[in-house]
Amino acid sequence: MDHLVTRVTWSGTLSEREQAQVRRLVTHRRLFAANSEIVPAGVRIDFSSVILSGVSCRQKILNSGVRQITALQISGDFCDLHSYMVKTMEESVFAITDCEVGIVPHKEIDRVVEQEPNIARQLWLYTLIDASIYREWIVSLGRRPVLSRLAHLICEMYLRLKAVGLVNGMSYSLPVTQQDISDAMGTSLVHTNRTLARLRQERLATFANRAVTIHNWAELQRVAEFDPTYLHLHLVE
Amino acid sequence: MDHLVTRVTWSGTLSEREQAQVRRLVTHRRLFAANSEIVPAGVRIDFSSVILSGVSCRQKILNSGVRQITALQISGDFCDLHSYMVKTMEESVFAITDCEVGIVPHKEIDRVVEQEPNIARQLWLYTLIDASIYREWIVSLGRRPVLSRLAHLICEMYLRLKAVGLVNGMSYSLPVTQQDISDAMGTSLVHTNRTLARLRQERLATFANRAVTIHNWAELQRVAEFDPTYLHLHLVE
DNA sequence: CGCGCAATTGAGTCGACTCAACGTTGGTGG
DNA sequence: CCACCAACGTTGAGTCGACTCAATTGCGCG
Repeated sequence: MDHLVTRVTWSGTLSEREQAQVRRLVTHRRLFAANSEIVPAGVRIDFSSVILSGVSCRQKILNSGVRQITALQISGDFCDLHSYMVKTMEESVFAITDCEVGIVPHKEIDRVVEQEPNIARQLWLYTLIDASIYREWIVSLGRRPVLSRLAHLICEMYLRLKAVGLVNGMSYSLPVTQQDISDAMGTSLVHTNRTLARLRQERLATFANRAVTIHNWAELQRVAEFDPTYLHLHLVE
Repeated sequence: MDHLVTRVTWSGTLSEREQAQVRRLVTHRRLFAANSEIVPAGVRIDFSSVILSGVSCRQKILNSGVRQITALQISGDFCDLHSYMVKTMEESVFAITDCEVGIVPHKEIDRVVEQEPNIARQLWLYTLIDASIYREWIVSLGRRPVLSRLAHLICEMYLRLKAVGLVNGMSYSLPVTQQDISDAMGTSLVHTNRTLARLRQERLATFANRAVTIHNWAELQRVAEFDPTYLHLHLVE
């Protein structure tokens, strides 16, 4: 739960009272099994969801059956804060692992936004940082070679997980399959596998047993052309 | 100028008074020549920019020299509304054609956001729709075949331009080069050229003389798997 | 122990890329 | 008014990367 507060206050500060208000947004919790849909596409909803534990993604499946993941979500992340204003989701939110999810009714957000301008700004900022990550993914998908693209994802997830306290030294748990990574990076499974092998051989990073270990952080960032500014984490390094 | 109001009220309504407030956000105007930088990357700024005429883009240039366009901007579009909260831009805003740009000081936005909750919501919504477009681009870049990707862009620009009244029947001016299109779609110039030729041969759409003509709207949308929901245009068709 | 899912590896194909040349067009200055 | 230039668009040829198909290995769990 406190991951949510940490996440919402990533780049800014909230008073104790305001933090309590953020916690109060979550009125109850639900459990979702791996490979289940947390939020279906195309239906009107009146609440947003927050990942309290586990990994989920936003995804779209095309007619040909291929899948594109547009966002990976970890503890503290809103799955669909934008549904607060937009109401219908065009993409579905999908539980990659078992997930504990916090339910945030839109009327709670309404209340907080009206009463707490600071939190309102912070929530707006939250969605802007989300957008910033999307733009960086567009750059990755469009122009980064696949090795660099994977390196970039590994760098990004390292900092995002670190920000909520979920890394151990230079390792972190990333309980997704290589197929999931492929669907995020727009590559084939086989190619992802071979490129992960290259990252390992070049002693940059290893993805094994659903966990990432970074061997050479400086070089990994260089290969990825990773500039963490876009995450707007004021607290890390 | 009224394109801005039209654009901000895309999916919602504002009273006459509120519309006037939106107009008042623009304190003055500047002209930018084609191929000049409207907003440089990496500097702190205290104003946002709005395209009043012309076409601009948000772009990032990697060390290898390749360019990725993350957004195409037309009349009425904010170039960098998010800089209001985030202050530094990681990408630059670039004038593709000569552009007339409206300057919106952040303190003006502050004032309006404090006094006009309706407009504040509308501006937040604006950034959320932007994000929605980013997600759709991620899907395009990641998983749509290039023919479908181009078709999707043509569909999107058609509706966006139509929303601000800049289409003539099934044609619209799109004063960009094939290189610009390539840098938006993550493809090579040669491949873009050949794929545009295929779109023409298959009588779906023609891009020539900096203008697009759609020959078969239904089929074009089918090829693109285009679902306009993500644009959240409540007014079109 | 064996089933099933995930990861890995090999082989062959095709798409997308680069390099390079040529055509076209619009603007500019003699 | 025309010749030239530069930028953009088009086309051909050859290469390489990324894909698919398919088979095998590794591993966690019932």
